[in-house]
Amino acid sequence: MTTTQKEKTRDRILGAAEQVFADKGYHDSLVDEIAEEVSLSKGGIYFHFPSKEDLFFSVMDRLADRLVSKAEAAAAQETSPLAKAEAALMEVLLRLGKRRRLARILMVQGYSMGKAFEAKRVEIFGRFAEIIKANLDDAVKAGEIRDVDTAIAAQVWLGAINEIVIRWLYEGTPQPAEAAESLRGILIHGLVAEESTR
Amino acid sequence: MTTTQKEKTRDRILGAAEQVFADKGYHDSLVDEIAEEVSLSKGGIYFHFPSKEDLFFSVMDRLADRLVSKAEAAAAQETSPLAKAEAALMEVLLRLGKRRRLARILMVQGYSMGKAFEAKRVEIFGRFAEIIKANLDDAVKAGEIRDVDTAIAAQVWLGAINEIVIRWLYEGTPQPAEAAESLRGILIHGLVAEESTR
DNA sequence: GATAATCGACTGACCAGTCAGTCGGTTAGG
DNA sequence: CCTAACCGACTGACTGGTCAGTCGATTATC
Repeated sequence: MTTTQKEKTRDRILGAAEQVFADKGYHDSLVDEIAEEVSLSKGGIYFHFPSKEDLFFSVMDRLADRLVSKAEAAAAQETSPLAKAEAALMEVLLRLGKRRRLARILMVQGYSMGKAFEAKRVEIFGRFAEIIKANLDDAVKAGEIRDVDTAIAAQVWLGAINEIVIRWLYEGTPQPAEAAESLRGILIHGLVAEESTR
Repeated sequence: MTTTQKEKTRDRILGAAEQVFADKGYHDSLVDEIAEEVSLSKGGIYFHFPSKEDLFFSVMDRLADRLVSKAEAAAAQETSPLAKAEAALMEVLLRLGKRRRLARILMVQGYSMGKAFEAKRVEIFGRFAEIIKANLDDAVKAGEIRDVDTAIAAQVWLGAINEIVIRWLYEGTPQPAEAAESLRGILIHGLVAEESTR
């Protein structure tokens, strides 16, 4: 309804760009290829986006937004703070594991594009970390988990997800959903044997 | 002694390349810049290395080798398997935290160079993961830690280190050495409150 | 004097971004 | 209604700059 033709085209471009960037990475993707994919000319792309870099960032934003809302939806199903955090963790692993493109763009591609990308990476991962931290803080308040440095714990979670997804992308195994159970156990319960002190 | 002049030059090139790559990333580093840094011409570089890509990989290999031997040395100081693993973890965090260049090249730069880099990334991180896993396996055998999936646990460790180092590189905080204590606690003991069951 | 190492001008491919021009609509004036 | 003026989306040929890699000439080294 309120989606004008222009917005539709913009969206089609974003979709095509997502596909091409996921396939070949930022540097190896040509604006001409993306144009071909949408059946537009290069000029047409530049009518909608000021630069290739801007287009790439728009793709990232779009993916991050979607992932966050899915995770939030999963968390909303639970009541206890720790259960919310766990649900979101599992949801993210599941979705990243299902959608290679999403995973490639968000976790891998675009690195080393220089300062501009670094800022974007920090922004998006920072946003994820914030969300995790907020949930862990709740769990601490509720006494469900120890009073650890939740900022670092959030980074551990993020880093673990990132690593498992990247390994899966490159080697094809283990599938994130399969690793999820072990991952949860390790993150929540740690490694020490039960009877261990200290 | 057995180091010929040729090997010395090769090494100087690697050192200069390390610096330039760490500074600007793969794509933004020019072979001419590296040449300037070593006071050689571009042709001189190409006498020692077949391509820019090969040069970059050689830099990565060199850094990874050094990091591994430092970690092994730290582990050798300890006797119990878990203590060895912990010592290596701390050593790696410490060294990465001290040497930005090392951290930038090993953890960040070079991404999105396409398939060739991806293979290298897998190779190097896989090598790290193997080492961690072997130590955790020992710790399991010794009964020091639970019988978890050590391959995934190794990835969690790696991912956590990676994330903390990247964040530090981009935001300057927290310094890895400062985060190390919290990180160790979270990885070893998990998050659940002590009295929690299962 | 032969071989190894190094120089540096040059080439050729590459590609992001530009812009004058096209064309199918849409509005305005008569 | 009709048509002239305008608009905004899109085209595609073109440019300007960039750089990895080459190669014949030149200078150590043995």
